[in-house]
Amino acid sequence: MEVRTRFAPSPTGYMHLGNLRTALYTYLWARKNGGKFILRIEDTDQEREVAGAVDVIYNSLKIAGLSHDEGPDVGGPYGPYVQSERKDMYLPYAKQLVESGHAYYCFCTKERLEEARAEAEKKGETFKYDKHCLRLSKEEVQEKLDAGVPWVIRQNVPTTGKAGFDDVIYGRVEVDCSTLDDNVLIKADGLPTYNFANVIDDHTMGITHVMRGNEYLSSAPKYNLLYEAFGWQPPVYVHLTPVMCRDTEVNEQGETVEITRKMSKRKGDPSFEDLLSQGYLVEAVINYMVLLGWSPRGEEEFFTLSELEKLFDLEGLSKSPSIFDMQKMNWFNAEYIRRLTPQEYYAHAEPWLKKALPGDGWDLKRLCELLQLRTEYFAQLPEMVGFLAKMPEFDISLYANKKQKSSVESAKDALLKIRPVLEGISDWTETALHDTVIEAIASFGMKNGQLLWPLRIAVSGQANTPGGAFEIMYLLGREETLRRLDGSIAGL
RNA sequence: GCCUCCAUAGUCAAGCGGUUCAAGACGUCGCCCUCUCACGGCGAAGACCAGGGUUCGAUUCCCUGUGGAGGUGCCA
Repeated sequence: MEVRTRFAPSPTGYMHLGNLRTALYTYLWARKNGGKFILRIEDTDQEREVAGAVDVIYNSLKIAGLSHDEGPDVGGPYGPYVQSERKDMYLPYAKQLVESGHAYYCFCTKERLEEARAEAEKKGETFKYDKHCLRLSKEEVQEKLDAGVPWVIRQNVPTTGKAGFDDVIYGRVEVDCSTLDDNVLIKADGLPTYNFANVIDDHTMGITHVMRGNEYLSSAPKYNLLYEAFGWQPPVYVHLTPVMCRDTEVNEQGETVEITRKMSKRKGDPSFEDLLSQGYLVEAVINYMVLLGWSPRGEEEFFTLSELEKLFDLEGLSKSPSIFDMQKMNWFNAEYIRRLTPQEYYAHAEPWLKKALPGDGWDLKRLCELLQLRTEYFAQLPEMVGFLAKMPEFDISLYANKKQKSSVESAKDALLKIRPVLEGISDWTETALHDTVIEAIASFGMKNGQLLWPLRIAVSGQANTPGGAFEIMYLLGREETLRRLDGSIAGL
């Protein structure tokens, strides 16, 4: 049987990294099996609609390279692929369940339910709907329907026995039916709840493998009850762990405590789009995300999407939540940046550098060569090169460096000595600078570091720079180098 | 509170009863390279949540506790 998987996000306006990973795994499993990857938009919650949010989903998937075979934008034989456009499909199925006794109309007001919920909470109990409306006779139901009393349809969960399902990752999961609530299947607005829409959509779309977040693990037994009620074959379930992050929180005692929580855009955690706009490479993000919760069980950890399409399996999926580690993300990104060709690097870096370095007198190509090995993500470039545009204020204690045998005094001496040598260089190239200065250092009877360290400080104003004194002086140009040198000497 | 799930170093993780008193990667630390940083090279520290079982033998199986996550919505 052909494998059909689906990614079914709600349009929230951005792509959570956790969602991206779910999409990735879902996509990979379809590709691995030569099956179909379907995109379905779950927008049954009208109150949370976000304009343009669906486009964000299309766009993110496209950028990530996760092409879907069926979906709202590309069509397919099982459309429509947007739940709000399928809204008329659900009610007949719900009615079928009402007929067979697996569901029933409920006319209870929200007020009544809220009261009952509050009361249950007060007693420390889990709220369960009391099947109040199940007692209504067929005629009574019809009467209320005819009278236009607002209604919902609820699942009629057995009060005894067990419900369960099989999960690829977790194995058999079983619960007592007595702990299950009669969930709403069709809401008062006529739209299905997620619980119901999912079952109907997955079945009618021929989905064979349901891969989704762990948050559905405890409601999955109820979904299976629905499959049974319809006499349908349930899909293969694969519940994926959430992507977490570390944070601190102030507890009730007013203490700051470490916590782990789900990644959340609202709390400032980056979305896929955020990472991209900070200059993270798509391939690096994908590579890191795929390993966050899945192990290829080998030593290799660099994979392209097409390699993953062959390699991915369900056995390597982990059972416990994983914490998103920005440091490893950065490392992966830096690795991918290092593997870029100089041309590719330049293309990525140029906009950031242009922003930080006004004017066109800069040898950006050379600068890129210096920067490539030092870049973790492109957004950090402006700060790294800012000193080229404007000489920073600095404390003269920077000249002191024990290892380089440099002190404030020796620095002054060194700078005064090298000043005329530099001024005499007309061919302002790195090679000429290097050869002339190195020769001069030898003639002074100094150590390289003793002169080069203060020289670099004098023209850059900072302890760390991308490149050494020669590279910095070359980039600044003759005039600016001498100007900075004079300024720094004057400051001593 | 109740229900479900999970539990190997700071993090991601390998392991699937016995050449493992436990791989690899990130991070951390040290050394080398070196005019700084970065890259690169070499090396180090660092873990099987606890207590009971089962077994000749348990990180691996079972139970209990503890900790964590998720659910408990006319959200998904």
